[in-house]
Amino acid sequence: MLDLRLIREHPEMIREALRKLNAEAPIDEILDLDERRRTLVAEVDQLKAQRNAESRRIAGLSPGPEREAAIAAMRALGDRIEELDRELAALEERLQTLLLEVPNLPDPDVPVGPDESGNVVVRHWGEPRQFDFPVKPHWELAEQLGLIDFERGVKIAGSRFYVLRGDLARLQRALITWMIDLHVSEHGYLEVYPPFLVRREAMIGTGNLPKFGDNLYHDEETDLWLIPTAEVPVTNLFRDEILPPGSLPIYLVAATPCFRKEKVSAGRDVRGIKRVHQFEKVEMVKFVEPERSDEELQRLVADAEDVLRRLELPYRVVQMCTGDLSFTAAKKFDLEVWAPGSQEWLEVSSCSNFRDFQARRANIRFRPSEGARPQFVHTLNGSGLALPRTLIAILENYQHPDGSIDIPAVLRPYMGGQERIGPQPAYWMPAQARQTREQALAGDA
RNA sequence: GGAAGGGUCGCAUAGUGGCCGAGUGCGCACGGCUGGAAACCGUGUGGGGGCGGCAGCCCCUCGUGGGUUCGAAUCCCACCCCUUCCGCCA
Repeated sequence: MLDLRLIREHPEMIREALRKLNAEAPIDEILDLDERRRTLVAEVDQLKAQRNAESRRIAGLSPGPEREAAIAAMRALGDRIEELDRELAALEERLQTLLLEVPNLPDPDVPVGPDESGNVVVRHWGEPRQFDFPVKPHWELAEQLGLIDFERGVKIAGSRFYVLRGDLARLQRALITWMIDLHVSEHGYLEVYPPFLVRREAMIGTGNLPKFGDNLYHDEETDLWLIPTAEVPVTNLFRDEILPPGSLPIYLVAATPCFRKEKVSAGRDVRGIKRVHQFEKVEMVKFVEPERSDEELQRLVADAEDVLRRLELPYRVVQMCTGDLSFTAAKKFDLEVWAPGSQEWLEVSSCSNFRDFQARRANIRFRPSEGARPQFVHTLNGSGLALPRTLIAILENYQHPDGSIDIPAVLRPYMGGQERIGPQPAYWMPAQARQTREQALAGDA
């Protein structure tokens, strides 16, 4: 949410920003509502002051004609106040609705562009590996080794659902644990485990509602919403709070499943696990003082990059242009890892500075010093990283001609020392193998 | 799921229609006292909004939203949350 005062005082600046964003917002109606609201507030406040004074006087009057007359007069005044209060409430609700649909302003240094074609590659890291054999996409590798059961995923839950099997399921678990450990022990984050279902207000706080409800799963009965990212519950941790002096910056990291309907992308990326309805993601969230948020964004990007470097996966950092910025971000960098099998750059992380946009919506403030007025914090977040696409990158970058996969060195301690992923066992064994296995297990016991 | 109790100014509490537009204690801040400190005394103490050049004035806020009333922390309704007991459950 933008500061209403900013819109009131610099409407041209806002309109200019909206043009750059390729977005529209009802600035004229907002200005009109704001003007009418302030006039109305002044009027109704004055009437209330009058009522308060008169009621106090009535309290001191003894029963009689004067008292009756005063009460009658106040009854009329009360009716008038109620009428104006209703008008005011309707007006404020409308104003609030409109304000919630105005996007954040881009930072002045964000490159201007119409859409993703205007994004800027900021830097590359690592050399794409050269293969002397035909490279396979991850869905072929996964199918061949029995690492992903696509058919049964679809049977259980429909398209864009999948089942990870054996070493790949374990690799995902290892990655999550390793990533969180890295962010906690080397980058200074505190791990949290938040709810995966949240109230409507939480979704409004991060900007997912009211505009983007069609990408969210929702339970009507309880009015709870499945999170599309840990950003939602973690950012809302401090909703309606005033953080005490000295509490910033706060760095939090959480691994959660993410649920997205992906209706707008129907038909896109249907092969493999690039775009799915349910996936795991490690998310970093920061609450910082406004003056520091630029610097904190750079550190956040670096923290996410560190994950890819240690996995030795070649990637590039892309800055979103104005036309490709998300609704809530003032500035955003994506990390894209090279997937040689799919022959494309995969977005595995998105790091944004929201400035006070989410803080205003969620009413997250801090006290700069003892006795000072509360101020809105700046919030930032970045993936560190999203799991399915990281798995894709590992499968495709670390593949051998026979389809087997090397496990990145940093993950081996989290995989019981295992170095390579080969064909996975079937769900059930042939009868003879089962017998042998059962005998062996009985022997161990 | 059932039953009961409860949400008051940082904390603890008082408060069943107008001396509560919120008292007291603690905490905190400033001042006094003191060589210094404790104790003591005094003053102040949240959030949001409107008007105003400033000083300041006014409105809202006793979980949230409605209602009754000239007037609501107090009465009524709905919702949210917490506690206890019972049931169920990993």
